[in-house]
Amino acid sequence: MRIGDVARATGTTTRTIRYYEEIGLLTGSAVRRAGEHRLYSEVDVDRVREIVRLKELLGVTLDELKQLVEAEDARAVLREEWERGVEDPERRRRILEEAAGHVDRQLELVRRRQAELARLEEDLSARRARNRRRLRELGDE
Amino acid sequence: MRIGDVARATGTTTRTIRYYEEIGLLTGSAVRRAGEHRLYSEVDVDRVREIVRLKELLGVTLDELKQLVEAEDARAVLREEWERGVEDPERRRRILEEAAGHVDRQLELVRRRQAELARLEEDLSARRARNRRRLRELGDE
DNA sequence: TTGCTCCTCACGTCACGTGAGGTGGC
DNA sequence: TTGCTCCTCACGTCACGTGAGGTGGC
Repeated sequence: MRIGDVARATGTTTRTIRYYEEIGLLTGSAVRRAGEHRLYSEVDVDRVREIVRLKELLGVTLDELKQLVEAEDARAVLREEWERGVEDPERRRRILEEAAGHVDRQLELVRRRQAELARLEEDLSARRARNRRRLRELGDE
Repeated sequence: MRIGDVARATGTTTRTIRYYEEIGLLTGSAVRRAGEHRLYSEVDVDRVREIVRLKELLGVTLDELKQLVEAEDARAVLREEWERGVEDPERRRRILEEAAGHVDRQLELVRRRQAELARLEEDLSARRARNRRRLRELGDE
């Protein structure tokens, strides 16, 4: 896939994807010489989707996302090691626990946002009801 | 209240409040000569809270918020007119309907965000469950 | 008088948007 | 060959952050 395909698939722009590469959030699978076209896989598409999602919905900065993505990459490397059967179970456990911590923190943020959105929804619904009532009153006169 | 009090009450910074004034989102109740301190009321605090809330939770730009706030201000003026009893009911109805439209659009955005957050929560919960299972498997060996 | 908070520039930053001018693949 | 998409600068923009230097109220 080329950069435009990824942009379309993720709902962003080519500029955004290039910027993510610029700050080290994305690598673009292959080695590439200056001027050559960037090439991407489905894995990259998923990664961009995940970045955009966490950024938009949870409001985390790209700097924070970089930390997180790097931690997940480390985890992926470990998992490969493990699948090849060369893994110390203690090290493996520590990685899994760390990953669990990441997920828990993200879930925390999700729930906080959900609570805030629920409150906003209530307030808006109340205003909506007031408006409807006033419109009915006008109609009855 | 002074600008620092408003910042503390709304969880933002004085710079943010000055910026909102700069782009015309906030007026700061009184007339003020250059160099004089800005003064605010509870109404201003509510306004800042509302702006921050819609910006953060719904991701609307300050430009869009300006349109919205201006529309609400127009509505407030109309309401005052109405309370003094000098109002054409047709004009009044149109204003109420417009306001209803605003609220409905905001509720739309709230619900879309809620749906996206629910999906994110599901995905994260699934990952959490997978992690726990793997940790248990490690413990059983 | 001493702190503290306020004021106005004004430059810096983050996360991109938007051309300008040029090259590469179907 | 003609479009289309890609490339690399590089400046612009939005929403503020962050001092610099100075003034105002308890």
